[in-house]
Amino acid sequence: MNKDRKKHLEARAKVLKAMAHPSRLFIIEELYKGERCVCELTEMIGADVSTISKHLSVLKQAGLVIDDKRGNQVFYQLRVPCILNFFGCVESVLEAQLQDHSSLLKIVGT
Amino acid sequence: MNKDRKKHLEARAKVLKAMAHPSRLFIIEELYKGERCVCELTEMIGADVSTISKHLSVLKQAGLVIDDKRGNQVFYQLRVPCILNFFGCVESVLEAQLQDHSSLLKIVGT
DNA sequence: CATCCCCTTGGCTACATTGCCAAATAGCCA
DNA sequence: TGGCTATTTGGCAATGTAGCCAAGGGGATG
Repeated sequence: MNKDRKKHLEARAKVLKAMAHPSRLFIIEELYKGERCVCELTEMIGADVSTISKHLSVLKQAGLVIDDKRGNQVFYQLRVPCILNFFGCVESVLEAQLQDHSSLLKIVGT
Repeated sequence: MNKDRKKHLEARAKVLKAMAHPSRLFIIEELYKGERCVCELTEMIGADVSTISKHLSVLKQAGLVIDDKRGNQVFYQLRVPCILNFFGCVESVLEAQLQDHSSLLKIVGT
């Protein structure tokens, strides 16, 4: 494996890693609907503000969101419009898992 | 956030997490071209066989690949055809990052 | 200026992940 | 059967991540 390919793989892995957390996925979905301030997201998720803030910083560092300070609030928005199609594929993985599960159940006989 | 949505987010995060590693991304790309046995992937990546085997087991558990034992070799293949489009979006995130970087350079003046 | 509010950062603990080596398993072939 | 190859599993050390509390910074408002 050459050096460039390795770097490229690492860059992509970093983006995926940033998305690979329930709260961060929630944030992405929520921001797809429109911009939200930290306090709104905190309210919806129900964790400590500092926790949410750190999640947002992960998303920002990965280039998935941008922030906009207005007054003493900070509003975040999705920077990449395609993220949601993106999930279509993840869904199909989940559906495939379900199919396997049901065929397993058939074999088992329940 | 209700219970069902939470479960759903966790399930998706799990799939993304499984993909979020350079070697595992490499494997996914390679399997997109066709099935490969563990020894081939090991050779290409250049890590210990046991490490590759564990990566494959992560991908399998996430429902991304299936394995097929033939003789004393185990061949893996991608189970979900859409994975590669999936990357189109990740690419656009990376490109957006580059743009920011170059506009930053403009401001700095180099 | 003092105070409140929103948000971020530092620090800590608990827990998860990675990658290697060594050992176990399973199929082939002589 | 015994040895050989391909793969998986257990175990360990190093490193990374998540979430909370406490403290800090910066803007608004009285």
